[in-house]
Amino acid sequence: MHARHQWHRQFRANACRWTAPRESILDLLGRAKGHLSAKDIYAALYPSFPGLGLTTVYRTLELLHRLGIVQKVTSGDGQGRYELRSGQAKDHHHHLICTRCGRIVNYRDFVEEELELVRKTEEALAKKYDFVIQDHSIEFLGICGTCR
Amino acid sequence: MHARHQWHRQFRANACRWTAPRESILDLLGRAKGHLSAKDIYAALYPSFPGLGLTTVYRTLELLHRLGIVQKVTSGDGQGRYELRSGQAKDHHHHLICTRCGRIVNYRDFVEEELELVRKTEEALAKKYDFVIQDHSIEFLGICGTCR
DNA sequence: TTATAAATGAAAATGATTATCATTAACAAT
DNA sequence: ATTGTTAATGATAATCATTTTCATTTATAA
Repeated sequence: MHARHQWHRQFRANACRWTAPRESILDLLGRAKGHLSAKDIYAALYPSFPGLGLTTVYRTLELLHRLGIVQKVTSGDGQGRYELRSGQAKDHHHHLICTRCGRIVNYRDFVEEELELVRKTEEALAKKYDFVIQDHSIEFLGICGTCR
Repeated sequence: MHARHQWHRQFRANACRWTAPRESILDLLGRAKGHLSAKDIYAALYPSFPGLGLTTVYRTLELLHRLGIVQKVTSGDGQGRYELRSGQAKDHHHHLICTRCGRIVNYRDFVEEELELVRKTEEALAKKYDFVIQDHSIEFLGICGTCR
């Protein structure tokens, strides 16, 4: 599936240009199964795109995050990880994170049930604490089998 | 209320010593209303404890976290923040975080309702993904009134 | 009181991320 | 197709939180 046109359009609407680094980063995120860090992306793209700079990876990820195309996860070890956000409700999930190696597992168990609760909590909080709420995250932290 | 004896005992049980830096950091966390970063703590303690090193603050926080005395929150701006965990069920709460300034608000709305859901999710995940789950976090991310 | 291992603090090191700036390239208007 | 404007890039240096190192101090068990 190629959301490329969608992105291209969204970029134009925000006066952002469609460039080779951006395309290949989006392409990689689309192909990737899990969550990728900036360095993961840099390393994965290097063979086919040796000119790419790590700075550009960071900048692109920040742009994609700002445009809501990508979701950022920060718990775990000290580095941010990113995944494409599908927009499909069926793909809504939360995270199970290994605090030792940083591995992130997407889970979809009970998310249906969470939804209603999240919705009303979000509404109550926004009003009560004068926040514009942009996102929520539900995470379980622990140690994965490999790290034990 | 002085949980000092509790902590002292817990330290001894783990072959950790009861020292001046540790006592004053715990004391500060006990008095503090919100979440404190390592630098917050360092700065707050400096006047009465000029000898204290930032390194020790980090080390102490890590120890307290390892002993389960303190909870660590990492989203928001790039720095970790810590709060004493009370152990009282009534104090169970989640976080509303301003992604611009890092401010953390504790909320207790609907936590009761979350509890059951969290419990069964945790159990299912632990089994399904072979994780030893140590903690969970539910966060809402947004921009607070002051930052807008 | 003493021996020993843990804890400390100063300084340097690390690792992720961000700022700077000269150069390059996208693309709207011609 | 050409060009001018401006965003994007990449190399380098800077920043900022956190860790490591190591020589010195100190808590505490014996």
